[in-house]
Order: sequence, then C-alpha cells, then structure tokens
Amino acid sequence: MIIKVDNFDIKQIADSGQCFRINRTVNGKYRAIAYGKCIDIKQLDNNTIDADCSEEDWEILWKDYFDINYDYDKIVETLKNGNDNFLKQAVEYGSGIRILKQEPFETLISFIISQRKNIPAIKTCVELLCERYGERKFNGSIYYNTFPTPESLASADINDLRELGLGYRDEYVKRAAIDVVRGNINLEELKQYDYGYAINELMKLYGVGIKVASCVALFGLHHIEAFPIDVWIQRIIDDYYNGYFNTKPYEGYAGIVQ
DNA sequence: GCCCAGGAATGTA
DNA sequence: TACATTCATGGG
Repeated sequence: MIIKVDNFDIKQIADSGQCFRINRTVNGKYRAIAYGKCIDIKQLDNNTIDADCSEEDWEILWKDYFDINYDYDKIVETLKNGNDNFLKQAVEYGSGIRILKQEPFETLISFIISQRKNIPAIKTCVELLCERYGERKFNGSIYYNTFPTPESLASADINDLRELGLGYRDEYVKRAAIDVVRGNINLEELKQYDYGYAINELMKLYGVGIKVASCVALFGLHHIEAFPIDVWIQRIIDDYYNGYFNTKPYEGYAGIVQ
C-alpha cells in the first residue's frame, strides 16, 4: 500500500544505528522485523513509501513503531533556524530519521550486546540470537525469525550463548533476561516513569551502564529526552563543543537531537 | 593477521 | 570521585 509520510527516510532510519533489524533486501527495499511481524518498505520519494503490509498492521503496529504521529518537521525547523551551525548540518545529514518505538526487551538485549562491537558485528549477533532462540515465521515465500522472548533467553545454556559470538556479554544477556522474567524489572512499566528513574532502574541490571541504559530509554521506552553519549557523540562533544554539550535548549526531545 | 569496536565491571588511589 | 585495567569476539 502507498502511504504518505513526513520526514521519513527508511534508508536513513535503517542506517541510523538505533536498530539492528532493518536491512536492505532487494530492489531498494528495506525489511523491518519487530513485534513478531515483518514489513517491506520501499521509498518512492521524500513523502511517499510503498509498504508491504496489511492496512490493519500499518494502523495498529507500524504507524506507532515509526512514530508517525510525532511532528519531526517542527524540530527540524527549530534546528535549522537555530544558532548551532553543527546541528544545522547534522539535521541535514540525518534528514528523515525518526526515533523508533522498539520492543523494550529487544532493545535492552541488543544494546547490551552492542558494547565494544561495531554495528555489523552487533547485527550478526542479534540475527544469530533470533535464529537460535526466536520463532521462525513464514510470510508467503519469505521467512524471518522473531526476537527471542525473555523466557527463552533466561533458560538458555550459557555455553550455547557463548557460541553465538556474544563473548563476555553472554552472562549479561542471560542475567538481564532472568531479571525480566522474575519481575525484578518491569520494562513496560518504565515507559510511564520519567527517563531519569528509568535509567536508574536499568542500570541496576548487571552489564548495563549509563550508555546502554540511555539507549534503551530512548529507543525502547521512547523517552525522547534521553541523550545517549557513545564514543562518537563524545568525540563530537570534544571536537566541536569544548567537551560539554548543553541539552537544556532541547529539553524534552534531546534524544532526537542526538 | 592486525586493530579495535555505539561499554561496563572491577580494582586502585 | 577519578582513572586504569580487563573482558571475548568478529568485521574491516
């Protein structure tokens, strides 16, 4: 189905680093897998996409997943008219990026895995995890694997996890899954609290520090005021902002600026 | 083959 | 609180 969208560029979103399961397939199409479902998207022009899914799935799932109802153009205009020249270029460079509403558990595990890995390696690990512990689904001629449930990872054998290339993070993954299953942390509930509290709770998990917690808050709990500082952002802060970046002017949506 | 990656835990001062 | 060290593995 043909859909009109604003500030939406599927390639930019796929390459933005916030997700690891949106990849280019064939004929310029991109396939996203989330919430047990799969969608193929082709960008037709700046404001039009061709989405291969039912109207119902678009309305009840993907529209929300891609945060379609949020006005990104407003923020783009604010930055373009602002006095930060670096951000003026950044908003140009990152045009069409939207902050996805990913599954909290998938986001948590994915970003635990992300530490000290490059993005291709992260993607490989996540896919192996889905193949081994997810559920295989068929959609016409294509198949895909869903992201594993907390239960399946909590009961995973630690040696099996190690074989997937998780390295020392295998213990982090297993313990995080166990904590979710046991209810030591309630990810869904953390959506309701402010992001500071959410980050605090996430950091109680073994293997979750400030950076991973911020990413989970931003990409999984949709606390768009969260501002993850990874090595790349830190380099920008050091090189262009004399070591300190003030998020105050962007209060409430610093994550989009990031 | 080497280098190093979207960090975090642990130890030390 | 502020650094230093260590961690397992694969992609470029």
